[in-house]
Amino acid sequence: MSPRRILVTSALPYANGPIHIGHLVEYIQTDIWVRFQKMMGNRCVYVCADDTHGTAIMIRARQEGRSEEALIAAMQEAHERDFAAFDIQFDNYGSTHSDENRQLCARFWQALRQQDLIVQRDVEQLFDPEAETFLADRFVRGTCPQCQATNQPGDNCSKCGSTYRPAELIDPRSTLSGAAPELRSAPHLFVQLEKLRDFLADWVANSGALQSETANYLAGHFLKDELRDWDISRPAPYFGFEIPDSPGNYWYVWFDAPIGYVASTQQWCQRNGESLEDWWQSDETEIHHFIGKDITYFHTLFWPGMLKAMGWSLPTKVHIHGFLTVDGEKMSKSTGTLVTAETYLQRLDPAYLRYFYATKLTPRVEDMDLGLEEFAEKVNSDLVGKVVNLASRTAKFAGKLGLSPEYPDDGGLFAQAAEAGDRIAEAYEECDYARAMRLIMELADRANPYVEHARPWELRKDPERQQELQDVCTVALNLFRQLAIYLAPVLPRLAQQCGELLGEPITRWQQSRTPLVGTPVAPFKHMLKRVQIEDLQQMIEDSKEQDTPEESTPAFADSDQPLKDEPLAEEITIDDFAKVDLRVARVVAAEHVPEANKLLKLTLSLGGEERRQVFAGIKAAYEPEQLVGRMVVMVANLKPRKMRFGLSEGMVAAAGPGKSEVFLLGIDDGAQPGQRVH
RNA sequence: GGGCCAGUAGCUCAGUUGGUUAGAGCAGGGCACUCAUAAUGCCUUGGUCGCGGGUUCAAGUCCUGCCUGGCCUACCA
Repeated sequence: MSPRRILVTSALPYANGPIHIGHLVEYIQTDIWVRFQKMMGNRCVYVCADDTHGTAIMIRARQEGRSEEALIAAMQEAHERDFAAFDIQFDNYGSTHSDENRQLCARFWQALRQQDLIVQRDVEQLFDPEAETFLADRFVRGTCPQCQATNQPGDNCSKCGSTYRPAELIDPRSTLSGAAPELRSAPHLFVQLEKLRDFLADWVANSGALQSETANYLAGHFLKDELRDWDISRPAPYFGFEIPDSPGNYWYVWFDAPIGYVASTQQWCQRNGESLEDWWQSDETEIHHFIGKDITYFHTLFWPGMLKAMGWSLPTKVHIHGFLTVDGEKMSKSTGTLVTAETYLQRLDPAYLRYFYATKLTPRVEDMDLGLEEFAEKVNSDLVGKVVNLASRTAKFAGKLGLSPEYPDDGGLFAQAAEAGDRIAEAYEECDYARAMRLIMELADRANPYVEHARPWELRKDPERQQELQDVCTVALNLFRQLAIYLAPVLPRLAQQCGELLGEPITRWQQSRTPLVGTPVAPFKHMLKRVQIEDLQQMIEDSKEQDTPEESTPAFADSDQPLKDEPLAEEITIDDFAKVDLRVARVVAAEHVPEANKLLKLTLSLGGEERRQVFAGIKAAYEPEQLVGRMVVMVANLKPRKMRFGLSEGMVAAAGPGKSEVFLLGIDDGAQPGQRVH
């Protein structure tokens, strides 16, 4: 069979944050598949890129006081570093902010124009006059027009569940500046997807590119009704590519992101003297996308539509996976389960995660749970106890002797395992890594009893039986090598170590068919440490601390100094306390007071139109910019006091001795401006 | 509300086109071994296969109703 030509992609990580263990499900899943294909002798190219455009990047760059280019460059470096650390091996890792991508976007655009798929329409959208930008739904909050709940997001109400457009919100506020947004109209460009309905419906149902559940889902949700036009442009300012024939408008980030797959391929082609046509316009090439279920419709409707308009190859298969949970819960910062790649690597070996994910991954769109105990058990029993143990219990006996010149009788173990290679390969091919791992562990379960019964530790004491000893080690080490070959897509480092131990690198699946004989055996080196459950727990703790970097109180050995400095006040009744009306407030504006040494002028919102101007003595501890948008607790019924700089209509609650050591009271997520503190 | 998927030993799961006393790994118990990263081997305790009907000579496996959980999505595919 001639080698297949396969192009593989993973979804492009957004340049707005670091890689975490949830992202890694996909990159590990894809990398395993790619490594497997390469071992099978297929031509397989794995491309990816950073997804760099959009409002979120623009805003963040602005907040951090640097250019978008500087932000995405730093993020890309971090992403690539994390991927490399997890042995995720791209053939090319590009960026959507590249010349190649800009040019390809123009080509796709031209094709869509030529097919008469683009139409222009005015869209009314909220505009932040202070930040001078149009606001995506999630950057607007206000009062729900249905139930009057305050501080609701721009698209739907979390209280009553009703949906609306951001412009319908009562008293909308920009979360960027706190300013009241204005409704502005601007022309937008749309792709008329409905014109491609026949093609899409057929592709979804009959191409074989989609799992059946996904095909059903699309048929039921999107293809049931008329396909809505896809708003594909954004007016300036926007970080992205300006549309050549529509000055002042930019391609929406989801237009140029999938084209980034092509741009990344092109970079690879240029470097390797290949032609892009061979990879994107050839029936000889398979195209496999690996994505998460959250971006299903971009890859199963819009993207095939775009490719169709270009007349290019359609995806051979879109592999969709579910989300990651940790100990049965959604990942979250507060519980420390949102673990970044970096935090993981401080304590744990990437091989653990690769193997654990492999034992859990199936071709279905199912969520996957990472149970901490299960994680440790699987890694320790399977990899250390069964697989690596085979080598570590025999390699040093074989060190002096090397492997036997001919492969000895092993009761058929090697032949059986060689035969199992086909079934294991099939499981990898189908992305059923869970099955592949089970099959491999079955082999490992047969190998250890062999060693047990052969008793090499007794043989080595008898000079007459050195030949037998060598034979036993030859069998054990060859069985180990077979396992290392089968696990190589998942555990490339183990494969490499095995290659070093036995003097022949592992590169091809076929190597599992023939035992190694007559070669020297290198001194055994530790291959994989056991996982300590404490390391996992510590990793979770580390992830929590990232959330509140100031708080590092491992033993809670707090000083008694603050109480000495300011002893407790005399007892009061609850009625006394009730006189103080503490309220949650949002800082909607903050500015320096030029004449004042210690004061900042804050504008606090109590929800609705209620605003208070408060002067707070926190200048040395806080910059005005970092306060805007955050929640504070204020004394709302304090008698207003006239100050030199104006009227102060309350007090912001804060702790600390003063100067730069002032700490504002915050409040947990969910609280709303105007709520009283009881 | 609708759709999809799942519900098999304490835990994670296998169970092929329905066919003899339902399996594995881990965990638990006992014994053995000491080469190995408190690793390994042997033996062993655990299951009314979510519940109730039905089809069949025969159902964990097919049909149906219900219950529970997860995901998706909303006023009905």
